Amino acid sequence: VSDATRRRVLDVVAELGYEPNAAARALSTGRTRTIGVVAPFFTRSSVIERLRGIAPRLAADGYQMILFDVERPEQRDAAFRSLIGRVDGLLSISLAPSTADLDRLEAAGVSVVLVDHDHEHLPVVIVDDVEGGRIAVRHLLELGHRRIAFAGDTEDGVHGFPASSRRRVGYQEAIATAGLELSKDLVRVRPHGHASGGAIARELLSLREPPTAIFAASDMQALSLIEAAQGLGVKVPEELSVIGFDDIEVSRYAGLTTVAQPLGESGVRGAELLLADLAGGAGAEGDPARVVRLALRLVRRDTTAPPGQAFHLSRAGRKDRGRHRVTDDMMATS
Amino acid sequence: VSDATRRRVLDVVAELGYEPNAAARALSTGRTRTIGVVAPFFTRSSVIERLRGIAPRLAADGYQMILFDVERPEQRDAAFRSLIGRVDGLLSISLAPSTADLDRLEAAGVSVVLVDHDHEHLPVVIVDDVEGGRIAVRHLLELGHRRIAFAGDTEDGVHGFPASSRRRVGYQEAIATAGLELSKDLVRVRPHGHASGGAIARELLSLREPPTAIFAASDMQALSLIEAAQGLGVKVPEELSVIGFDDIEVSRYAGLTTVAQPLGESGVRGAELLLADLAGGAGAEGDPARVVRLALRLVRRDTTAPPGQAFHLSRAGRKDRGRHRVTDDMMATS
DNA sequence: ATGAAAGCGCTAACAT
DNA sequence: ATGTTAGCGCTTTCAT
Repeated sequence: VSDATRRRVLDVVAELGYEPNAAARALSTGRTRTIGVVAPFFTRSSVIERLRGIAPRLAADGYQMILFDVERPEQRDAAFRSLIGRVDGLLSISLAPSTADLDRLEAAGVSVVLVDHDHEHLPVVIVDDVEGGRIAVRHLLELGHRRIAFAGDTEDGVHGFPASSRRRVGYQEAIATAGLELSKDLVRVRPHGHASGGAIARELLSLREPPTAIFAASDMQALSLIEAAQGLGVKVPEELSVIGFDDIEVSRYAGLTTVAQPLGESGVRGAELLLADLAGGAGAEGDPARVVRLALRLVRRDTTAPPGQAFHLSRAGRKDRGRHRVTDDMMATS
Repeated sequence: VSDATRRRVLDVVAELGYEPNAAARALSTGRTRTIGVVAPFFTRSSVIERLRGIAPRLAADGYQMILFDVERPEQRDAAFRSLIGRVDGLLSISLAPSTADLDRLEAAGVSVVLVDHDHEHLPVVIVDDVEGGRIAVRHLLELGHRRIAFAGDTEDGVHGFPASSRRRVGYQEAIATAGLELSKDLVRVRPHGHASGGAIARELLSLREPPTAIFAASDMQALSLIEAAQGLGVKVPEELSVIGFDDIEVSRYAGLTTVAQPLGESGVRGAELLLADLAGGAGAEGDPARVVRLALRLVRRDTTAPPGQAFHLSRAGRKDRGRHRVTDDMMATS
């Protein structure tokens, strides 16, 4: 066709706002220009911060993002299944598909990259959680603590996160290396959820010999631990030190000492691994360039300090003395 | 087929993990069991909290969620266009499609519900932002403030949010009602972004007659305002009161006084409006049952107080005296 | 009750 | 260079 006609046609197309039907195009080409992201509890801050890295990176290459929230085990499988025909690639956060699911995905030509989960055959973005656990405990040891507790998630595949267990291993190693006793009493795990921090705080603080410091496997857990401790009248960090893991955004406001991992960067790198794979020229399976290991670092803030005097929960007048007190004086609007 | 055979077939299907191709099914049936959610800067806390309401509600009815992040104007249009053939319904947050896009969506049979945006013909979930602005200012007036500033977003359709402007209107109304002068100097708007709070704080605090209180159109802006003010050595709330809007999660930790809106609920209600529409029996256009108006309430915390003595930026020794100080003592891990 | 075939809207490989 | 057609994998309608 002539150039003028072409222009006119294109103009009309633009004017009418014609857009090819995505389903038909997907069926015909086998490509969707869409990436699936599956994550357990994707509205957790740590996941959101990874997403902040993923979304713009994907958008930059013209990919849409479809989110699969996994809150129960059956959703996990449903997510991995329903992906086929909907996405070109999968970014799985803190979760790995089963080998059966992986076979199916591979057969369907869906590239898979894992973030926050190691794997023998897949490209991954990880941190050394065990080392992270050691870093946290070493910090507490250096401050002079000797009774150090661990608070984490149970592992049931979805509600528990394997990262929590790895961090516990680091905790145990550091405690053992320091020549301290590994007390069962001081290791507490609970299913993921908002109330878990409070329950663990109450348990630990009512021990005959309560800990002087707690390493929580996540910042959210650390924060709820602190809130509960202060509700019980235990001052942080004067009477109890708490260190978290992740360095999510609120931790800055809360002044939480923590082991920081680069969440946003994990998302960017994960997205890039996937895009490279999609572009074709990706490295072979097991290519060392396809395992990205990100660095951890200690961020000292205001919730850890040298151990002070022992406290007793029974002592009187212990209400609301912490600096993290939350005043929710609410007033209804008329 | 016999019952036994049927069972055997179903077993094999389950074993092989066969799952119909989503694209083919979508093309054939015209339904995708997927809802599109478009939001500007979806990793903002306020959006995330809405998503926390949306995702589980959608999942409960077996719908997947596909997220379209809009950070630039052209992404906005691309999002509304690329939806067709990918989703059965659209939940648009803080953003409304143009009438042209709406026509196209309607022609394609895509139901649309707006959250945080009013509309003449569509089901919407909204709050009364103007009243919210009045609530904030009345609180400051009751504390005794007379020089009250407003800090908000500029409106450019994407980087500015219309909600900010509506809150400004409430601010102006309340100021006028109180018989106070509406000073241009005290109204500051900036494009959405992390640095905006700091810039506005510097501007306002360097005025010959600085405000004794600031109403920020969002909590994020309020928090960055506070951080900047304290960086300048101005104590909050002793020398400067700050009130925000939204009541996002960090606000609790930061002790921020704010006008709270039920973000999670807005998501749930939006999802329900959409599901009802999809289920067919939805009310007619303009049905009052399809505009959900959620209540606002004042949450008093620790960033507002009666006006204290005036401050001067030039005074000496003003560094780091606020309680919101952030200590980012970082130490690299070896 | 079972099987065959048309068609969803597009793309890509054809033949003209 | 242009036009025609087969086929993507499923659902649904229509014969058998």
